[in-house]
Amino acid sequence: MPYGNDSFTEAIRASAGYIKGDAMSGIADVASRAGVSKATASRALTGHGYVAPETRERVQQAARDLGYVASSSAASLVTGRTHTIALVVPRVGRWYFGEIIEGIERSLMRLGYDLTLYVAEPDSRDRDRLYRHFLARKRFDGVIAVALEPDDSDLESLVGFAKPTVCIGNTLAGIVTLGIDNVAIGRMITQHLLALGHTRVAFIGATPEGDPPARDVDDRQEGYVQAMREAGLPVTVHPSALTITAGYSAATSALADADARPTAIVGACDEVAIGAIIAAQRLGIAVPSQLSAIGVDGHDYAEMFALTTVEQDPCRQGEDAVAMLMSMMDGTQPPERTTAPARMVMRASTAAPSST
Amino acid sequence: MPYGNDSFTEAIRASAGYIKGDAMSGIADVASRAGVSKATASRALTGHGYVAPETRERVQQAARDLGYVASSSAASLVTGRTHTIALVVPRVGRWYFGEIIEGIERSLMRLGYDLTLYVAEPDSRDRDRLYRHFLARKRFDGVIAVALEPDDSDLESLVGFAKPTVCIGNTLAGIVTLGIDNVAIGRMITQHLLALGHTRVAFIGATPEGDPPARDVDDRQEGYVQAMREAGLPVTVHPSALTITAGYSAATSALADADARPTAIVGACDEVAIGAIIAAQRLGIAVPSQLSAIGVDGHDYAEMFALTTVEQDPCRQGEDAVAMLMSMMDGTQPPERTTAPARMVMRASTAAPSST
DNA sequence: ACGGGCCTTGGAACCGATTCCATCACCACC
DNA sequence: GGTGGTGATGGAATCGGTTCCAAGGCCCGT
Repeated sequence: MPYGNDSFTEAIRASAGYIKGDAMSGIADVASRAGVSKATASRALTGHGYVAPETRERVQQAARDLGYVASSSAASLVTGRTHTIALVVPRVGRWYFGEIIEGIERSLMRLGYDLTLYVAEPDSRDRDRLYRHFLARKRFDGVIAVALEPDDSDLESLVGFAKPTVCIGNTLAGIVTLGIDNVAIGRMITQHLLALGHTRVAFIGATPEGDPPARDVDDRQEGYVQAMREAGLPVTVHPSALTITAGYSAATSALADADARPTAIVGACDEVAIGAIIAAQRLGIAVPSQLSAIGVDGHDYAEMFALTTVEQDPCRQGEDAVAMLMSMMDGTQPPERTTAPARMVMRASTAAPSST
Repeated sequence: MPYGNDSFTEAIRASAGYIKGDAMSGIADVASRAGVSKATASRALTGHGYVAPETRERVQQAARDLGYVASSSAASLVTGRTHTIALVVPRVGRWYFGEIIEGIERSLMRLGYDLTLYVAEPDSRDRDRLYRHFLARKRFDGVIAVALEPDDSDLESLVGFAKPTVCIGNTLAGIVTLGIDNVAIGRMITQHLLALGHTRVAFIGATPEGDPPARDVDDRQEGYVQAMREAGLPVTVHPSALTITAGYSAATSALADADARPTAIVGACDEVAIGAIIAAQRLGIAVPSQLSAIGVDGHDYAEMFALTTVEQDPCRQGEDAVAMLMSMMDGTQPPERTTAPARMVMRASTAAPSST
């Protein structure tokens, strides 16, 4: 007696305080409304297995009528798929991370996937909780990690999850990785300055003592060092966090000694380079005639400060990472290392040094 | 014969490619290892119901030995709780949103909750998908929405989800809201400039034609307008997006006309005010002697630009929103409207107008 | 000594989907 | 006409927990 049963259920729900009974209907309700079994209703709605076109339409209509929304807990329980991607970032504030997040989110939304966000500084005490508790729950079908610096045990658990994993921004052995070639870019921008005739070129943005390591900027620094060594020039690096403010402070002190002042500055990223430009302005040092500055990233603000830089597209990288993840879930293994495109954009912050 | 059964399962798993059988153990495995029933194991692990202390310890040890991690799909299916909070933001790039996200994330991580992030511009075509598809799945126990501008049908579905909801940044009838008093702040900063003797005060950062509305800055503008009207002074508003770059452009044109140039500028937010300061510098207009600028937010960069502003703490607001959500889930209804603290910070970007 | 309340535990139902398997109809091909 | 393959469907098992309920043991008050 399906009808009797229905109205009984309805009554219970009404007494439980539900305004619209249909707000809570399950697949059984859809099935009975469409006059089919749960099995057929499921097939009709998920698209798996055989269903007569006419039946499928009837089921879908019933689902629409009832405002049916499948319980994803129930579905996940049996399929093992959560339609969720976990994203691990060290911070959200920096432009680079923000762009990546937006790119990933946009792609996932298009695919019907949810994004769970985990923010964890590489060395924070939250990191342990992240690996042992949050990620261990495996409430995701895949992981995207940005600028990840896991220790050995973290890496072990990451691999142990046995879920598709893509890392953006730095290379990790055994994990699919996507990012620009930071060493090469560090060399390129340094060589650009050297080609202009600079000999006193300082690098600003080395990871400060005690800060968590950041492979991407460390690699850029490495490229800078390589280029300077090859040219037989002295290396000067100044530590700085990766913000305009920090870059400003670091540059202010780097430029303080008027005698040994560098004629060009390599910023670990655009924020730092912009901070340096502002510092120079305040010190009355003209850019680029007295000081050249170059950055890396293609930050939104670079154009406004006429900053010569190497542009990358982190938003696009996020989208690509999602695409790679999806292909991995389909069983296609992408290459372990993909180099994202980057191109140098010349602006007015770099020029030949003035003949002092 | 539990043992025979176990080894059989183990064999299947091994053949299926699992390296460690314990990586996949369920509560039944834990129970049998501890020599108790599933029911007792569940009670011991969740902490609900009576369990002898000694038994609890034994079960927990067994769980540890096996590396047991409960399936949250299974748990959600029966309890209806997902231990997930949904966060809806219009963007992640802006400082304000980034801070909120970090505050929320930090709180949730402490509570063992996951955060699913949805990025949706108020007017984007993704918005419909967001409400009808993503939020409708209700894979969350509560929602935090930042600067939400829902239309009527959106609002209806939001309420229809019948989940605790907290909105940060703007007031929505019938929804618990947390945020600074933007109208009052708009008035306050304008009156600060007026008290200094300014009479030509322009507002920069009105929502550009065709852009999605942003209640928070609109309210600040309203406060500005009120203050100016009350003082009998003419109102001048310039549209601008809420970035340094956009503020720079808007200010550059606002300051172009040397004759009717404002002596003070109210920025809709700090980014805009900073853009205006940079524009003034480039135009050779001294700050604050020839132009005062004031902002709202307490942006990381404000101090560096010596910007007088009204500081708020969005990170803290995120944490508070989480706390409110938790109390709502416990059945305690917080006040519908909570005003977050904000305080004016005097710096060197504001001064009395020069006697021209 | 007995009834009642509090711990403690196990068995079984249940949450709401998906999917395996069996069944049946139908068409085609030899 | 028999056989085999394909399409369509329903019944029942299953995923992995949580929770209801019944039952037993124990202590206490009377």
